[in-house]
Amino acid sequence: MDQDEVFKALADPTRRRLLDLLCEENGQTLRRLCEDLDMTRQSVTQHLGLLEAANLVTTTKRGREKLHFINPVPLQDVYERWIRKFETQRLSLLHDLKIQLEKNES
Amino acid sequence: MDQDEVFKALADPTRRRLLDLLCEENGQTLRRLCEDLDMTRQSVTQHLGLLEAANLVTTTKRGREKLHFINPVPLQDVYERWIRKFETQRLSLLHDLKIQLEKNES
DNA sequence: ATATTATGCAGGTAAATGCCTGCATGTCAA
DNA sequence: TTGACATGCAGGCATTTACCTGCATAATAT
Repeated sequence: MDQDEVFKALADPTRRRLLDLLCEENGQTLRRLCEDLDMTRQSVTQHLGLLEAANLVTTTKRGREKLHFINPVPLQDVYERWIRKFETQRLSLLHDLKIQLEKNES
Repeated sequence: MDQDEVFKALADPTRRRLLDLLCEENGQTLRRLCEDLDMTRQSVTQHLGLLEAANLVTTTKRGREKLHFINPVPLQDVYERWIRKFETQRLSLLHDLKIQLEKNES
């Protein structure tokens, strides 16, 4: 599980949009997802490819269609590694900031 | 508060490293941060600039030095908007996935 | 069988990114 | 005051990125 790929995948607004769309309705086809995104199908394919590489999306084929499903696990991992870490220190970090800003005013 | 800038800022490993360094010791100078990063001071400045633009880092000048402080608030916002959303649906999303994978095996 | 539909794959391009070098400015200390 | 130190600013360059067009392949429907 490569955190870097997850962050890279989340860095693009189109890809975050795709995750949102899949969250509204999981298991959509490529064509279906394209309808909500103002760009060519090929571009959407590339974005979905990155999401899949980051393991944020899993796919299955149903006949000639490709279904896309969200995998929420990597997001959870990001939370554990990144958000929680700063969350637990949130108050002390904000305290450092406050002290410094007060020094500046004086 | 622009979520896009926050995600873009987090997308680079060097910038995540900088946040980690500041988490270990808040309020470090530019020169100090450079010692732990194998690149020129100017490059580090650029990275810190993006972190500052995303409001993840706040700076103050102390004489000729520039001090850097983490601001944990944007990370919290990202959590609220992105992680929690998928977390609450985590089980049902994984359920969708499981069902689909089972269909494929048969 | 053939037309239609859904997707895959291979370049091509303009802009963004991440790194660098070189020089300028401002602050401290001897 | 002058040399050393900390940072700022401008520009250049190679790579990556996010789009696109054009064509190929595979599955369904008539």
